[in-house]
Amino acid sequence: MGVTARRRGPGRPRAGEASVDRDALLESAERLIRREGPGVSLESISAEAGVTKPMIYHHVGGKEAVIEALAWRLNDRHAEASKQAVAGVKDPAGATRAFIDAYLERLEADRNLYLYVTGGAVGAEDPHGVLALADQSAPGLARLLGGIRAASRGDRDRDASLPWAYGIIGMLHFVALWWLRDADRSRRDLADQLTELLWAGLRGEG
Amino acid sequence: MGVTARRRGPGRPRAGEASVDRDALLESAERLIRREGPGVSLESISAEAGVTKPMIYHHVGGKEAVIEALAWRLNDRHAEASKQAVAGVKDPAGATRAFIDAYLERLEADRNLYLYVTGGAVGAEDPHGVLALADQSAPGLARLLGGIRAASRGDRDRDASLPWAYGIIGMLHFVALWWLRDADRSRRDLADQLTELLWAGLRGEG
DNA sequence: GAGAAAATATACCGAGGGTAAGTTGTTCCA
DNA sequence: TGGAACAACTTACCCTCGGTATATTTTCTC
Repeated sequence: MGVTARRRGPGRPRAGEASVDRDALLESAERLIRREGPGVSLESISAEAGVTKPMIYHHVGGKEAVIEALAWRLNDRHAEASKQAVAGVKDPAGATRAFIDAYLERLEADRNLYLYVTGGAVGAEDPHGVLALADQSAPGLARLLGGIRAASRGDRDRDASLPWAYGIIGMLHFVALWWLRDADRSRRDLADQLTELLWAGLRGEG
Repeated sequence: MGVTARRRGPGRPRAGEASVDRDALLESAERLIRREGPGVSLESISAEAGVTKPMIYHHVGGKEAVIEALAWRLNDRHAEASKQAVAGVKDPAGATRAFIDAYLERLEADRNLYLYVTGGAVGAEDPHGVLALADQSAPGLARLLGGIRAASRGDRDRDASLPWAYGIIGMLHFVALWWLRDADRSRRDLADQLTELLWAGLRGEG
């Protein structure tokens, strides 16, 4: 430091070298949220980046925009982790298990960030916050489910895959929140139990 | 009116006849939320009851307490509706379908209240708001699931029923939020699709 | 150089949750 | 019967936070 982070204060920068940009702000946001928890304010986020609040509005947008942007980043990593976890697992039941376990694992690692993204911006007419992450990961998951369904059911009523995707995400989300709070069992056990429900359904191993 | 709601302003009431009590406040809260949406403030809630904000703190507690209290009321009605819907349905698959459909039906009826209860009080360290309803309905659902599991699996690893309960609630919750927002299919269809997922699981009709 | 443009800071607003202190009428006890 | 204690309620306030209008400083362009 001292080399990269010079130039504080106003003034037009020299040919395309601003002191902060969108990415730097999001990076700071993420760092601060990880460190301080999901309750951080926009003001503190901007301070973490060494600038003031209006910069967030300038470079990113309102709080909702921050949440959405962080959700994208989180979702990217999350999707990548899922892909790697599932890759190489041949049987679909095992893949389901791997997918769930990867979800829980990422969740532990990204706890605060996850809570920030899924918790923020509510109370308003539409619950944008809670669905921010879901909206981003649901289409991909739905495509995956479409494949499974097509394989096992011969391609009929494919339009169930979107509600299924939201349902699965919601299921994982709630269980995860509950687990993070009460934490009364190992991740292994929880993943096993969820796999059982999700793979075999309430009917059981029939 | 004019008979019941007299006595505005300070002054000790005559032998146990306060102008508002906890129930009256919660009733007002519910009425206002239904009418105005989930974005109402505590101040407006107290105004709806004809008193001022500190009364809410006196009789109920903070915002979280209001949410929790409303969640209880909502959950009671919800549980009752579920019970009636499932009663008389013999086959467990049909019961699952009836349960899901009842959930969606109540949700449409209690839309604003539901959003208030599940949306409020976030950002804090622990996501109390989102889980308020879930925490109340999960134990009951878990007991029910314990029965199903015991029947179909011979009573082993019963402690999966609690995560299953949270999972199912989360699944219904997310699908419901998505459905309320995008509403692109009938409740019938959605209930069918969710039943398929929940009853048969990803494995399918095997 | 003069003026436009870009990046930033200062200072403010309004809403909302939460609380401290004061006011008004009732009850209870000497 | 005259307080003191008390209960219900209001007024007035604080703090935080998201959001924005305006001023300021520097560089770029002509």
